[in-house]
Order: sequence, then C-alpha cells, then structure tokens
Amino acid sequence: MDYSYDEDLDELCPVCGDKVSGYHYGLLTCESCKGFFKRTVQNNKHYTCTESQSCKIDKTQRKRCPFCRFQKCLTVGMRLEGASPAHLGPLTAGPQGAAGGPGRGAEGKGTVSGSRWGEGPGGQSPAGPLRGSSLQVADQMTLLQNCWSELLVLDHIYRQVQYGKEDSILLVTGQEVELSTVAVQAGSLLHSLVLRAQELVLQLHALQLDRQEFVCLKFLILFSLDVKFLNNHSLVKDAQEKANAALLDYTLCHYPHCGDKFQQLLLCLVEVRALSMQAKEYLYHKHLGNEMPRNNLLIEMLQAKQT
DNA sequence: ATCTCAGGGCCAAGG
DNA sequence: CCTTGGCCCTGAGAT
Ligand SMILES: [Zn+2]
Ligand SMILES: [Zn+2]
Repeated sequence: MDYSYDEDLDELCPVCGDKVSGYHYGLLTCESCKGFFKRTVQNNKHYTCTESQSCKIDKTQRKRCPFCRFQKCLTVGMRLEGASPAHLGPLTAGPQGAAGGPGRGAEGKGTVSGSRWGEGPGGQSPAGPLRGSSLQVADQMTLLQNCWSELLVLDHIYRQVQYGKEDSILLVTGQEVELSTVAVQAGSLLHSLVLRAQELVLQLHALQLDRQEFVCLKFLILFSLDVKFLNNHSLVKDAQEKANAALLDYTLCHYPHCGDKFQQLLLCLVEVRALSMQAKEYLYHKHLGNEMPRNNLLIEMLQAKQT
C-alpha cells in the first residue's frame, strides 16, 4: 500500500534536474541548489544576468548564470523559514484560542509551521545580545508573530539605505524597480506604501544608519513584546535591556556629535510599526481580493494578527 | 533513548 | 583569490 517511502528520492530537482537529496528550504532539491541558495541568502549575494534573464538552468549549465539560477530557486518556491512543503502543507491555521492576540504560551503549540529562529535577527553577527540563543520555540513563535511584518519592513528599509538610489528600489530578489514603474504598474495602495517607506529611507540615510545600529533595531523590534505573553520572562527582559543598552552605547560612542541619534532611531521604529500596519492591511486586502500568491505562512500570519 | 530530517559548517576541487 | 557541491555534524521533532 504505502510503497511511497522513498520513491520521491529519485525525482528531479525542480531547479536544475539533478538528483534530489531531501527537502531543502521548502521543497525537494538537489544538494548543490541547496548550497547555492544557502550561500546566496547568507551572504546577501546580488547577481546580474548578462542575457535576457531567462537562461535555461540544468545540471550542466547551472553555474553559468547565478542570477537566473537564484531566480528559478525563488519561482519554484524555495524560501527561508521552511514554510510548508507546498503540497503536503501541514499548516494548521492560526492560534486555536481566538481569545485575543498572541495566544497564551502554555500549551499553545506553535502552529506556524517551521518558522526558524536562525541566529538572531542580525543574520551573521555572532556577538549578539543573546548568548546561547536557547529560547523556547513557543516563545520564538510568539515573538515572531508579534513582529514579523516590522522586521520585513525594516529589512526593506535598510536594503534601500544601502542601495542608495532615490529613484528606484532594490527587491530581495535582486531586481531593481524604478519608482516610476511602481507608480504605473502598482496600485495606488502599494504605491503610497512604497513612497511612505522611501521617506523613512531618506531619514535613515540622513541619520547615517549603519549595520550595527540596524542589527540593534532588529533586536529591539524582535523583543518589543510585553513579557507577560511569554514563558521565559527573564531571558526576554534581559534581551530587551541589552539591545537597548547596546544601541545607546554604540550611538554615543560612534556618533557623539549627534547626541540624540538614539532617540531619533527609536522614533523611526514608530514609523516602521506604522508602515508594517499599513503593509499588513494592504496584504490582507489583496488576500480578500484573491490576488495574492498562495503563501500559506503569510496568510496564517495575517490572520493571526487580525483582531 | 534512539531515529529522522533539514539547516548550516567544512573544505577539496575546479575556475 | 572566489564559487561549487559533496560530506558531515548538530539540534529539534517524532516514535
Ligand atoms: Zn538543483
Ligand atoms: Zn541569466
């Protein structure tokens, strides 16, 4: 009956057609595409295609154009936060206890399938306010459900600050989109959202936001939740204070000439939160209108916050 | 306790 | 140098 335990092992990698070696980043892929996707994401690699961005990717030619290879990785569904394996989606919808916001931790098993903690919001910075980084998975879920959209907004903002062009934006995929294109092709809701974000980009660019501060802000966002919603009070409280102190110390030490940079950055976090609210409303609107890519994790996160 | 699995580190080989 | 990809270790969930 169930002659189905490993006949999937000789399926082909959806990216390059090589032999698959298991589930990687959401679906069955080969070992090399797993490594390629990992390196690209970890090192924030940006590629450019010398052709028409439609190079064929197979086992023998996959090295020729990393841009198109990564593009294909994304289009076939590879992603961080190993969301559902696309077809066998073991996604059980949001917190069953609809009683208010982020569910009480005690028995509310994290239903967000496989959201990963990684090594902290900074990416590859080993010296974070978190040593050990052993926080209960339930608390990780609660924290991420609280702030996922803000973290995404801040990522976008910081990407634009580094990108440094005022008339276009840089997407996670590496694609560059001119604002004039956004104005024409995007709806008015998305357009205003992008423009509002660009204003914050200008502010932070003027403030000379650097990477260290960016990481501190991510920690502040991540732990900006009242500990009463969490199990491990002391660890989270500790992380809150350390992130705060780290940002304050850093700004005072490296930017003594503008003494209120710390407070300016905190003010920007308020705008980040407002932007994330507006973005979630936009996404939810799109979801209701059925015009949104089928992303179960995203829908789940949107509904979990809807109260 | 043991097993399975995916994520990430490692590093020799190739360019 | 840098990128690739096969191999290995580890942590978390399942049994
Ligand atoms: Zn592949
Ligand atoms: Zn290409």
